[in-house]
Amino acid sequence: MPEDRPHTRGPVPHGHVTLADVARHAGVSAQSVSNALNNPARVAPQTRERILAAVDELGYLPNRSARALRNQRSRLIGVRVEASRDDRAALLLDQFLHALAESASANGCHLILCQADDEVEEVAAYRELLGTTSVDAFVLTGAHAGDARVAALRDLRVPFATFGRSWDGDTDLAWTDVDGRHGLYVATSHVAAQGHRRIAHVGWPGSSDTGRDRLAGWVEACKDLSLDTDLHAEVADDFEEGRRAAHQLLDLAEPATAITCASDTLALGVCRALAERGLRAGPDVAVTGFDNSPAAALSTPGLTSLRQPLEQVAHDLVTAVEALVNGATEPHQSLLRPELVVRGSSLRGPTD
Amino acid sequence: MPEDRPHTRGPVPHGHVTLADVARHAGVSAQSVSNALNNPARVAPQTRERILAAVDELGYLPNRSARALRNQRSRLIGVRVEASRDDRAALLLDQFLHALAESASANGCHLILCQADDEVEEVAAYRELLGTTSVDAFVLTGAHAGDARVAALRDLRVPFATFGRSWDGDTDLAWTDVDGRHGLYVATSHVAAQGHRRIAHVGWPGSSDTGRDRLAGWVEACKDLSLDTDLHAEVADDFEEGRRAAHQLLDLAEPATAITCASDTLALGVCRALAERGLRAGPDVAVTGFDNSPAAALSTPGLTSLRQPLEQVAHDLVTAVEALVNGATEPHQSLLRPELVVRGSSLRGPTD
DNA sequence: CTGTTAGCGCGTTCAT
DNA sequence: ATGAACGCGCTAACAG
Repeated sequence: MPEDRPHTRGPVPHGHVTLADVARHAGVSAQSVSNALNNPARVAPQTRERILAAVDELGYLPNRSARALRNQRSRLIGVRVEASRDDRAALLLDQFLHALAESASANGCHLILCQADDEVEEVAAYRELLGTTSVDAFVLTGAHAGDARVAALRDLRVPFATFGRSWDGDTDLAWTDVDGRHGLYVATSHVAAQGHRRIAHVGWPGSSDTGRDRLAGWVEACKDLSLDTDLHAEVADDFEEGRRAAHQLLDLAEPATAITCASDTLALGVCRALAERGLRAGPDVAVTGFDNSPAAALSTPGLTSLRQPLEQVAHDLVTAVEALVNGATEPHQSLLRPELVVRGSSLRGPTD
Repeated sequence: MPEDRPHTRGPVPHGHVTLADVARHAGVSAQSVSNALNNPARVAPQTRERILAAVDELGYLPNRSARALRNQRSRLIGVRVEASRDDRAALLLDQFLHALAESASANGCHLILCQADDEVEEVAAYRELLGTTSVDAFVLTGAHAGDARVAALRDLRVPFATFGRSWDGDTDLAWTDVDGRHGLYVATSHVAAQGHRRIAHVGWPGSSDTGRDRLAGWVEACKDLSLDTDLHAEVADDFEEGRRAAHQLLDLAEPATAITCASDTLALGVCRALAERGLRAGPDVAVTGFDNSPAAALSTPGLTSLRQPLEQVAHDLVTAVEALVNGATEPHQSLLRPELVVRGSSLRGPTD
């Protein structure tokens, strides 16, 4: 019960339980309460007991702002949310954010969002968040070669980790990524096991490292299977582009009978093209995507795709930034394997 | 350039520009700088000029923690992210969060995330965020009748607004919702305009207010068109349930030739059922969904659906909580109309 | 109109 | 082992 001293200067009281309230309740000084919580070794076991009991009884929760002000650490991790596009499958941002929030929470952290429509705005948003000291670290998504955001954050000397490699051979970067090469190797092998020999790949332009990586998995599998590696298209990650590319691959003298794609968006565009030609995805032409987006499970037939282990990605990223915040010098890096989710679009038999 | 006074007590300096730095630079007191920024009327125009110049020159950004500590306001809005389910279309959470972050940003606020897997956990998360005074207000999604979260937040006396009505006739609640009734009226009218007379509705159980609302729109349209209103199913929001319901509606003596659904998830399940019977969505049976999720645009044929105006929803919600934070007593409420996005699944002619 | 004082809640330093 | 002082950066209240 707060005392009834008259309030003169400073903000109006808000009625929350403070360290001082706990101290009064336990009959000790505020510092001892602080120690009992943050530095248990410095306080006698019995005193500690009593203090913790008081903490519990009063339902004390430390004030985040006061702590941040004092410690120069907010325990907040900044993340950007970008606009999703209608012509692309979900960014999986909701799944990723959920996983990230969960991992952060397990580390006593929270996520603070910033919004930006391009990478220049994004850096500005980071700068603002950092300048107001409301953030300890950042998690970036979609890192790429020559990423200006990486350079900017380095410049600002703030800890961060990226979902996606920088592909610079940058050993100083903390990152987690999904092994697209392995994923496409698995997907290609899978459709080959269904008896396909004319297996195509619809991927992203060579300027995309991730695209090149996924392409490499397809090439590797084709070579291991003694298949041609000429059947591939490089297009933007766009439904229409996927559709168009499929039509071309099916117009060939020896048309593709299976098409592996770098994304669900492209794969669903391919499925559209098949339908337009009266072909069935699965029995006639096998199709695989990447991401296992909600659309993959809900389309007809179901789209075979590669599930990204987002929970693990999130865990690794949070671990990585926490380590950096705590002064680690060796950055965490991890490459995780996606998991093939087989649905009707790649099966000869009756669709699921 | 900070002076080289020896540092004794307190945390180590972090090198950020503070109010005091600006004051020194401009040759005024810290208070005047604060006033120049927050209370311009209280400072002489010329002084203000000089101060703002110094702010600009030094790149001063106010420290969020210090401000929050002093003002008892963090300018942070709490939002829960929940796990998405594989058997449902995207929650649109990414689009919603982006829009919300943008609106918040326009109000000088940021979003802080908390994660919870059910509504009990959710309340606990809110309580924690509030107890650590790291939040000014909350935005809830999916409010429903007898919502325990609403009761809990009221109890905590924290401002909040909900996406979704409480359906209690609660005039004290700040909410924004999308008019599902209107949406289904429009969708039903649309398929009727395509010549359909046996129009069904696959919706949620009567226990769902939102489900009842959408159903009512279908009923209303049917009555206005003198159509039967017996063709409807009440099922959980699940792909398989939609599929099953469609089979039943198509097994009738006078089968449905059009099926309007309460969600894209259900509609895509319906499309699956059609494919299983060798029927084409569009030319044979018209199908409409709700949400305009990414899967709707990317499936084949494209799924006609109702787009929720999420940017406006986000704007209204932020406006509503800001008003409450600033002491408004009259809660903002707004009901927005969804927009029909027509694609191949509801058209007789060639699919788009 | 401007400067001084004081304190928001916490944790490190120092003294006991 | 515990307590007192001090300051993180900011702003309301007051005095000049």
